[in-house]
Amino acid sequence: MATTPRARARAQTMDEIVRIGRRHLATDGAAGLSLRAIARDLGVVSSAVYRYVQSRDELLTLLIVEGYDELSRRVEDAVAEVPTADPRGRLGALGRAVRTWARAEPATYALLFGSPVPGYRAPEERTVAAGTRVPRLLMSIVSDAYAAGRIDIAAHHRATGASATPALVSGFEEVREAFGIDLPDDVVATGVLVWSALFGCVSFEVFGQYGADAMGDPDALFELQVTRLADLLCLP
Amino acid sequence: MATTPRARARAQTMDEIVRIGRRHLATDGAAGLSLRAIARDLGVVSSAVYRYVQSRDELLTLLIVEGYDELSRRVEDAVAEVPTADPRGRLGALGRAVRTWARAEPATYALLFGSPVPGYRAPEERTVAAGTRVPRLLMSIVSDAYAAGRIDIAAHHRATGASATPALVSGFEEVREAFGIDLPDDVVATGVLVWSALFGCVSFEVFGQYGADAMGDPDALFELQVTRLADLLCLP
DNA sequence: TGTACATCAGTGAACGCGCGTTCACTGATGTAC
DNA sequence: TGTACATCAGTGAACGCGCGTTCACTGATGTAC
Repeated sequence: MATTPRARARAQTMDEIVRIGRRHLATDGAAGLSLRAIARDLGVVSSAVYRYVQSRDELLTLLIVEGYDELSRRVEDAVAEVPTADPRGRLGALGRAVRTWARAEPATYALLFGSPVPGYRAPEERTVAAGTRVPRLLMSIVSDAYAAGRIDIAAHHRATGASATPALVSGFEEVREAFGIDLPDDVVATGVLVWSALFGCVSFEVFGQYGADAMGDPDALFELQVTRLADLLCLP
Repeated sequence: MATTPRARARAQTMDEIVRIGRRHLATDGAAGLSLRAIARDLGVVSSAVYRYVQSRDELLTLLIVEGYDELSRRVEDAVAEVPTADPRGRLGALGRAVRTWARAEPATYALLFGSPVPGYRAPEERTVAAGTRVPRLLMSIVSDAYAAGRIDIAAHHRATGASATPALVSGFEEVREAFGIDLPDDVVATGVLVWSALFGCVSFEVFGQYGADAMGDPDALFELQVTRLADLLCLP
């Protein structure tokens, strides 16, 4: 860490820009994110921000990557506290961590999982790695359970009505390869569904679709939902 | 319909404002919706729009209500084509109609189910009726199946681990009353989950979370997901 | 250790653009007698 | 059927505000000799 004072100051300012950006996200949304406003809060003339950030879009990318990383860290930490032998507990920990973070950071959550920002396209090479940590972890929970022979494959097959097309099967294969997991197609499919469903529940709550009081007891509702999703995966 | 020419012209202009508004939604998003831009497209001076719409926020409300109504109509029509005796088929029709509309109108879908618009609060008295038609229909599909004695309640109970709190139970009671349905708590809970999960799947696809190619075959993936969700509800 | 030069953070002015909303107004359309 | 008045759509100017981005610049911090 033999960084020069200048480099340290730079890193600090950079951090502050991102921090202020996140605050603005909360009040004005992604579309309202403004370098001029950030400069104002930073106590600096508007053009100065361009020393740190190439453009408004780059700041958005920074915020997205930061957001994914923060969420992923929380989720990974939460899951790590539950033994591998308890996949249902691990899925619950994952779900709860996602929800807790989403409620604490609704604006960043909305940036990651809400409406796309018009006119902005995330550069995949900077975004994908951060964005796949949570689904990868989810899949690995299931995969670990499967490897331990603890998933009732018969029940999975019984449930499946529609059959996967060749294109979809090769899509599942890509998932297996990308995540380094070994799961039958049926289970991959259910894993993907549980992933989508989990974020669907969190989005509905955070975005206010459940109405003002979220069915009277949002915590309990969520617990029920996670339980059902674990059932769907036949997790022990 | 003995409307005066003036009234007819007014209605027509009103329609066109909403139509143009929706087009702008697609290119600029809700946050970028601008009365001035609409006036420009309408071929009229900016202040003229205020003869038709009180403010930018009111236009947003109009677009939201229109959006919910359009989606609901499509969904209701699709479900009506499947006999009541086929709840699984009806749920599938509902899901497919939601997805089809969402893909055709991603911007309006994002307005309804994506990130909240910063600084805007939908007036509930104008929005709730339109917004509950789809969940009401979903619940009534399940309720009809239950009334016909075709839902395996034992399976539902077996699955349920977490138990509902009193607050949540009374939340479920409110749902029953609001929707005029008769379903045990467990089934209401699963119904709510299926509702959230369905929109979670659609949002992930429309908002691009599945990545560029959506697992290789988005249609097939969705069919699988709907099947699993019907399983979750133990629909015959 | 001391000097000369290069690097870099931040300034301030400018470009050209957009927005929501109000207000006094003109002229056409509708209505009551 | 004809006239007088009220209603309403649309105009144009204005208020006060915001934005992203570029550019030539000053002065402090770092580096090589």
